[in-house]
Amino acid sequence: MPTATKTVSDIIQDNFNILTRAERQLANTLLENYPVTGLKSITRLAENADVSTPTVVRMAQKLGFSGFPELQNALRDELEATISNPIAKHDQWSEHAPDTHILNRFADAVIDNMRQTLNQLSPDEFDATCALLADRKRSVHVVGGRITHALADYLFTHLQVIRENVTHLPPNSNIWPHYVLNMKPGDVLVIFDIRRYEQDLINLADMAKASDVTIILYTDQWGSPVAKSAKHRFNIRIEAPSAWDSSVVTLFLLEATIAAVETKIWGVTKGRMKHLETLFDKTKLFR
Amino acid sequence: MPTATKTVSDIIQDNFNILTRAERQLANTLLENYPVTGLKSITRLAENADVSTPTVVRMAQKLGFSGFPELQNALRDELEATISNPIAKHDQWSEHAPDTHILNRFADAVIDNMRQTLNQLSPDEFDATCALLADRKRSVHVVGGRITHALADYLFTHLQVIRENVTHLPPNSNIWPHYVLNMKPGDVLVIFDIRRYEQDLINLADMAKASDVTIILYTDQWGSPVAKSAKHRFNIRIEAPSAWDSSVVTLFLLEATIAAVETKIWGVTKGRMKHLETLFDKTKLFR
DNA sequence: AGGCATTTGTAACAATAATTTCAGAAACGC
DNA sequence: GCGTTTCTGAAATTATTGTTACAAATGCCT
Repeated sequence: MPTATKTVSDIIQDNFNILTRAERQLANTLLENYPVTGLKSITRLAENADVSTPTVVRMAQKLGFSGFPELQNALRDELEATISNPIAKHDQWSEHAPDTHILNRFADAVIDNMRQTLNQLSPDEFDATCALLADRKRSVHVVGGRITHALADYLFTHLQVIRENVTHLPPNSNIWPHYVLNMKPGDVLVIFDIRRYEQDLINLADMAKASDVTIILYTDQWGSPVAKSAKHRFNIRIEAPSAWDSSVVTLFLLEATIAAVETKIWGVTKGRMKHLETLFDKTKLFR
Repeated sequence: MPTATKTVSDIIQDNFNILTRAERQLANTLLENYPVTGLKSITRLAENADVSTPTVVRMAQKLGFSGFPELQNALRDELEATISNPIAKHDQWSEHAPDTHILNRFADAVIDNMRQTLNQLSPDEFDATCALLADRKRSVHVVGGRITHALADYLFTHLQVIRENVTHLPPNSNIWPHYVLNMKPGDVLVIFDIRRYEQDLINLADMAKASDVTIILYTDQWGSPVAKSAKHRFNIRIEAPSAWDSSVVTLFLLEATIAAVETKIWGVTKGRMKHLETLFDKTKLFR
């Protein structure tokens, strides 16, 4: 429960808008290991945040303190109040919300999903998948269903920067055959199929398999029928206190995959990202 | 050097019998309001204990520290260990992979992001946001940037089922003004703007604000400039061991929001979902 | 592109903290 | 009670912290 007086953390939150770049950097460092980092000397704090000591002083004053020592005193007072009250321990995700609040319930569910998913996931399969996606001789095609469309889009957006020859199949399944036409043997097709499974995706997988395309499937714990055509399959826990399933763990897996692939072919990716930067710069000029 | 596992409190207790009168007085003051008193300056600590500063130094050295600052560092380290959330310290996520594997490193980062984000997030703001999105008198508009486009899409897909009058602004910012034209005062505009912040989104926010549209902003820990036009702002931690930022926590927040909104207007949503089912059935017939 | 405002760090300075020295006070033994 | 040892704090000294002034850098707006 929030105390009557504002905590330093609250004050930082409230005034975050009026903070400058360096000050925000500092504010984040402060909040990161709250409040321990703020109890060090101004010099150490500035070092930790990678800003200068005057920045610390200026922010303290901006936040309404006379200087850094006064801010630090406030931190100590807070700490004292917190510690003397052992019930307020950190066993909740959002301390400010009751543990029945949807935020806390959802957080519990997501962590549970993550544990279970990772525990039964085979790192070898993960690594094999990354190797496939990093293989530049193979084109990569990505497709999702009604809900998973956004996930497919996310993977596509990133892969597209990392390497060449990546395509995103459009939502409209009528024209998917046109895309299959362009798939070469050895190509990779990433399919997202979470319940309720979509017949169109099954048909697509069949077609692709017939063209000797390697299929990677992201599905839920019950397993989409696409699995029978897939070379690699990830069963992700998706339960959530909601009428819908959670895509958080799926996104997590995607991001980890993206990170692994980019590391594998960093030489290529680095060049592409640099090139992309210059393209952005040019676009700016046009404006 | 004291053992890593022993706390300063332990050390004091172990050595209490070799302490002198003034030192014992000091030790008791230290333990009385542990560890806050010990985190002040040596002068204040001495004052509190009614001893001289040299006594403090001598005791620190007697206890095996090189001086007072070293003792204080030990206190801070302890505090850090005590305070850090036990939920975050999961030894290994995927037992089958080494803890240096990207899966485990990424999981650590994501959980850390989640913990930090939730700790700083105001449940009131969260609830207020949900109330806005659940208010059927207001139309809802959703827009994302280059990377966050997929997130906007995800939110849109779900909101669209939950309630009527939801639109997703297209990626092409040229025609955004056309959409602003359709926004009525009181409408809600959800903006995703993660670094690097996009100028077009700032312009859009300005335009929308001028039309009395309420803006909800999802941004990162550094804060998009859109914040100045936004009514509600969520600063999400996005750091990941990758060349890109992580969207996992953002997605988590979205899903929790979706769950909350759907609960709020379940009467409406339930009917819409049922209707949707029958529509799907009909589509099937067409095939 | 260039002028203006804002932001940021370097460096000098002031303030405070931490340590050391030393002399007086307390405790102890005989 | 007196010498010896141990303890303690005042004061001096040194080290470090915290603040201020200023100039370079950055970003923004014609």
